[in-house]
Amino acid sequence: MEQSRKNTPRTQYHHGDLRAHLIETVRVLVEEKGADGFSISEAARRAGVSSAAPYKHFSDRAEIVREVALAGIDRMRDRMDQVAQAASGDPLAPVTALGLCYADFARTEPGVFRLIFGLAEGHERDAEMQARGDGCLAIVKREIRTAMPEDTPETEIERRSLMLHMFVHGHAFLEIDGKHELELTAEQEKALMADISRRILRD
Amino acid sequence: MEQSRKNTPRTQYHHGDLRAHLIETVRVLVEEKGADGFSISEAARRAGVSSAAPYKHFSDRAEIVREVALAGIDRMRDRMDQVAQAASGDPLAPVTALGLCYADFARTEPGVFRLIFGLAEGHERDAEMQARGDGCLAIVKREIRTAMPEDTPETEIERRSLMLHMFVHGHAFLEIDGKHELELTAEQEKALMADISRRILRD
DNA sequence: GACATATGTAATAGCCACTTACTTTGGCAA
DNA sequence: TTGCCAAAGTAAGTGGCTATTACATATGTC
Repeated sequence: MEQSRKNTPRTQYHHGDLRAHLIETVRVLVEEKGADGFSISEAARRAGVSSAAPYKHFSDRAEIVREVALAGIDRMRDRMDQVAQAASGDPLAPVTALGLCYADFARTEPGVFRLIFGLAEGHERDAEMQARGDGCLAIVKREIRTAMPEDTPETEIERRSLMLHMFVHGHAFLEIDGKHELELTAEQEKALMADISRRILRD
Repeated sequence: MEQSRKNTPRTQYHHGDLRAHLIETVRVLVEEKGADGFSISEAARRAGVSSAAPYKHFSDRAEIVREVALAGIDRMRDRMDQVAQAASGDPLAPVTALGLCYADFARTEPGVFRLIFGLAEGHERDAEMQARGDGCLAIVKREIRTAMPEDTPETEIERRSLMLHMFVHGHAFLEIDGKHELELTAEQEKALMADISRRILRD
């Protein structure tokens, strides 16, 4: 069927799959203008529907944005799973790879990254959001457990995971906000991440 | 004189010091509703002036927000200077204190903290903003240099500063965005910060 | 004391989120 | 096949926002 081509005025009264189409359109807009910079009206315009149409599928602006964030978390978790599986060699390799993956996601999708973390306030009370985020953290904890001595207590695993998360999170945000004093090459970034992983995981 | 009491309708045609009053009002609003959640209209209403009045003092919304951010950076630098001076004992103490100070500022003024870092896009091309930010980083570098061996090359000082900044920045954001898995007591936070400072500064 | 300038107001344009009342369409039961 | 209902669209309107314009009023200076 596929009757909803982008930016071409619809010939059919019904769109076909406006809901999914809007989520994708908003994802693009979030990258272009930021989570608070775009308008639902504009998303509707791009999708070729009236400005009231989105409200047949979402209760309000926040709900659309939430869907975009949730989809973003899923993409992030998938990529983290991938790189953790793929990394090999050094026992620290998966941990380093996860850190780089985090920063890489932020660079690739800065708008969605900002959306996932903070900004859209009220996320802290969103159980679904929280649960999907925990899915990502679980991957990190799994790899950190593997990289540390077997008898390491769970609380210590969590403490190290937290440290690592703090670090990569700060790195990612400083990077996309252009607040890094010195620009890092890919090589330097990799070395830095390996260095910090070692510092955080060793005794 | 002081003819501009909050929330009381003015009796005088002229406000007295609307510019400063607006900056303070907006600072409060930024904390209440976030940088993108408040309106200039509302600030004007709270200041007891018409919605057009602010535009006699600021060219647009972004300019007011920028002033609030700049004032925030100044407050932050002052506090960092203070705690760095006050810290004593351990040679790492000032570094740890700076880290805690950073997180503390974020907790005390989360709205302004978010404003300073990212969010309000375009900051990366704002030389004044950049310069004042560098003032803060200079304090960190000064303390890190003091805490490390005398023959440490400048590039290495910068690398360690960057690491520390990444860490505390991530910590601060995860905290105010409620994304920390485990809540830390003040004691635990202090211990964590001391631990990470040691890990980052040692060989 | 006059008047230029700074600082205020009211009214307005254009955009936005969201609602309401109405219209079109697709799918399903008879 | 037809008839009808629910799903999914539209147009028009409300009230709020940013920012501008034309106008009003104070302030300080000569």
